[in-house]
Formats: sequence, C-alpha cells, structure tokens
Amino acid sequence: MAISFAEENYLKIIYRLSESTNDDISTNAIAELTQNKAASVTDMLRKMSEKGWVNYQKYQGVRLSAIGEKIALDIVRKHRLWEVFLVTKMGFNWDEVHEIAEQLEHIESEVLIDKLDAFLDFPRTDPHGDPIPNKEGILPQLEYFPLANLPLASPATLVGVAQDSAVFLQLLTKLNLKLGAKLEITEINEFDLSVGLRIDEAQPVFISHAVAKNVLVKR
Amino acid sequence: MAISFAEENYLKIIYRLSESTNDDISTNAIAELTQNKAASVTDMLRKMSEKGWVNYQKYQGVRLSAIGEKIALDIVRKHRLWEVFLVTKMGFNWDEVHEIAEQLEHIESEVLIDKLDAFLDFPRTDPHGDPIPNKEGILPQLEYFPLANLPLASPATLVGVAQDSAVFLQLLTKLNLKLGAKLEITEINEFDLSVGLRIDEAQPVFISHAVAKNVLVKR
DNA sequence: TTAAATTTTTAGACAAGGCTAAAAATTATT
DNA sequence: AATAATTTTTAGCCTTGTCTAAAAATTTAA
Ligand SMILES: [Mn+2]
Ligand SMILES: [Mn+2]
Ligand SMILES: [Mn+2]
Ligand SMILES: [Mn+2]
Repeated sequence: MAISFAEENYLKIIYRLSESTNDDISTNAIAELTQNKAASVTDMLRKMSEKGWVNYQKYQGVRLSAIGEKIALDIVRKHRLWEVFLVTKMGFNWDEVHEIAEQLEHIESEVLIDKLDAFLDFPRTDPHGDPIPNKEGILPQLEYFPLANLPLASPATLVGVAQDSAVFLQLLTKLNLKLGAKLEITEINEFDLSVGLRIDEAQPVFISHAVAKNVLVKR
Repeated sequence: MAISFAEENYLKIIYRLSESTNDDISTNAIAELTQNKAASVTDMLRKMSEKGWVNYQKYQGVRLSAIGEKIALDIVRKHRLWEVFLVTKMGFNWDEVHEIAEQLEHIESEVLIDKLDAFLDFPRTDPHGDPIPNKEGILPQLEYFPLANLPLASPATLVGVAQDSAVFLQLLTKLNLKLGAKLEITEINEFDLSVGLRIDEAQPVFISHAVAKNVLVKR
C-alpha cells in the first residue's frame, strides 16, 4: 500500500506528539503542527484509521498502531540521517538543515538509506542530539541525553552537562542541580519551552529551555 | 510561483523530447513519457501555457518558453548531480540510480545543490556521460558522438550513453562496455548495420546498430 | 447541575491532477 | 477530392487533500 507525503507527515507528527505524553493525541494538537485546520485532520485520521495506521475513536483522540509507529520511525530515521549528511558532508550549520530534511525524509529507497547510514559511519544521533532509529525502528539507548528531551513525568538522573561555562555551572548550583540529582519534568510550557522541574522530590521549580538543553540526564 | 512535482516532470520531459528534434512536441509523445493519457496532457499543456512556461497552440504541439527551458535545465542539473552522488559517493552502479534521482531532482534548495556540486568536485557529466548544466543553465560543450558514426579502424573512447534504461546499461555491462573503454570498429555489416567492435584490445565482438547508436564515444 | 466555552466532527465546496468516452481536427490513403 | 485513419481536444467524472461554516460532543465554570 503506497503512502503519500501528506500521510507520512501526519504519522511523523503524531509520533512526535506521542514522545512527550502517554495520553491520546488531540485533533487540535495535530492541526497545529501540520498547519492544517482541525476539520482536515479529522478527515485524515478517519482515513488513516481505515488503513490501520492509527487507532482513532471520534472525540477521543488518536494513537499510532504498531504499523503506524514503524512507518513513523522509518521517516524519523531518514530525516535524522539526512540531517547528519547535511551537516557533516555538506557543511551546513545545525540550524539550517531541518527544512531540507523535511523534503529528503520522503525519498523512497531502503538501499539508499542503508548506504547513507554506512557513508555517515552509522551515527547514533543527529546534529541536534536526537537518537537515530535503526532499520528495525529501534532507538539506540543513549546513556545520556538533554533534559530538554526528557518526556513529562518520567524520572531521570542528572549525569552531566553539555556546556561548562562558569556562569552556567554557577546557575546550576544556585538551582540545587548537581550530579546524581533525581529529576522529573512536571510541566512543559509551549510558549518558551521552559519546564517545571522536580529536583530530589522537592517542590517543582522553573528552568529555561536553554538550561534544560545543556543538562544531561540518564533514565 | 510555486511549481509542483507534476509540472516539473512535464517540463523535464518536454525538454528531453526537444533535444532530439526542432519540431514542436506532440501531445502523444509527452503522454507516452509521462505515462499519462493524452487527454491529461492536453489539460496540463493548457495550464502550463497560462503560466508562461510553454508556447502551446491547440493541435499544433508545444515548445518550451525561455522560462520553461530554464526550469527544465534546473531539474536536469539536479537529476544529474544526484546521479553522480549516488554512483561516486554511495556506491551504486550506473544502472541503479535513475529512479532515485527522479525523486531527488525535486528537492528544493539552491544552496544544497551548490554545495553538492562542490562536494562532487564540479562534475561536467553524469554517470551516463550526459552533460550537467551549470546554475545558469548552460551545458558544457562535449565533443562526443554515437559509436554508430565512428569510421572503421579509428580508435575512440567510450564517454557516455544516449539512453539510461536499466536493460540497456546491464547489456553494456555484460559486454564489458564501460566508461573509458578503448573502442575500435573492425567490421560493419551492410545487412543489419551491426558492427564488429574491439574493446580494450580484446578479440572483437558483435553489437547491434541499436546498441551502437546509444553508445557515445570521443576520438 | 446547568450553562458557557471549547473542541471536534459533519456537510459541502474547491483545486490539482488524473481517467474514459465522445467529438473535432488533422493527416494519410485511395 | 473524398474518405479513412489517426491524433488531439472536450466533456464529464473521480480521488486526494485541503478549506469554511455549522452542528454536535465534551469539558469547564457558574
Ligand atoms: Mn529536523
Ligand atoms: Mn534533528
Ligand atoms: Mn537519469
Ligand atoms: Mn543520467
């Protein structure tokens, strides 16, 4: 069953939304990311449900089926491998590659992707630190990753920092963020991507996205 | 004015048909190459004429406008550069790259193509010997011609092919005819225009006129 | 526990890019 | 020059993926 660009984009976006929550994904959330109207999303969800790619109940939201998740992971794999290519081989900066990868992720050729993977030396993460799924759709278990990528309500341990400027490290100390601290994200603010963070079972505090990106955690 | 994949394909195919004739291009010829029905072609020609990409008169055939030709050359440039990439960097054979390049040629990013061009060391021809237009749409002047036009006992070098179907390229491989091969015609058979051909100083073999017409050589 | 606000779905429309069948124009053959 | 064959266009229909406006369901607030 052939899949269209539009369908691939919907699956990828549902996947992305699923990463940071366990709830079903809402029509409006999908509409916002696809840049379509909610009515259009409803229609596509009905069609993709027919095809068995998502489990969808009217008014109840949607989640990916096993097949849908595999398709989404294939697209994510392609997107991230192409991003590595663009940065390491073509000399783009990491902030310039996303839009081009949005196009390249739809190129259909399994053997091309395998060769690209080898050409890039089997990278485990893309230029933004995001993990690259293998052909089977399995994400490498990274021993550490940015706090900014930690899903809501999923406990982790602070194991490092991605930056060692004095001002940054002093701020961590002020926040009581030290190696070995038990962390849990309680809230993610759409507006500025700042997060509510519970540190060692205490009352949550707010930290900026800039800080969250530079704090490394392990599950 | 955004351009769709379908439109890009029509322009590219009209360009290709224009390469081997000075006449206007017929609806049926386009239908055959696009794999669409003539009625659909008529409709697209009318629309593309509106947009100023082709000059089209009902029943009289079509030809590219200056703008249309520039668009077509841009696509040809991308197609051929990606084919070089696939062969020289990804390790594909020359008969495996056309279908993938058909997809990659629609990726939209001028800067990506410029970087790719540099990454590949500014190739003048693709893996099939076809010239690669520069950004301005200018084709490098190559001095090759069909093997079928080579006189007896006059050494030449295989520098390209006039066709890149997989069956044809596979036949060449079987015959040990590859880019750079030293060729010399030892015999021409009046009856079917087949030729005796010495390849790299080996014992002569017979090849059909159809093959000889599609093999490009340089003195 | 109603009423109000919000979210989601339905209904109907539209553009792009295809198709088939029939009509019209062009070209080839007597 | 008339007829036959071929090519091209027109007319009408279809699917995909989008939209707006209105209706229905759900959630929030009074
Ligand atoms: Mn990206
Ligand atoms: Mn990325
Ligand atoms: Mn090609
Ligand atoms: Mn080629």
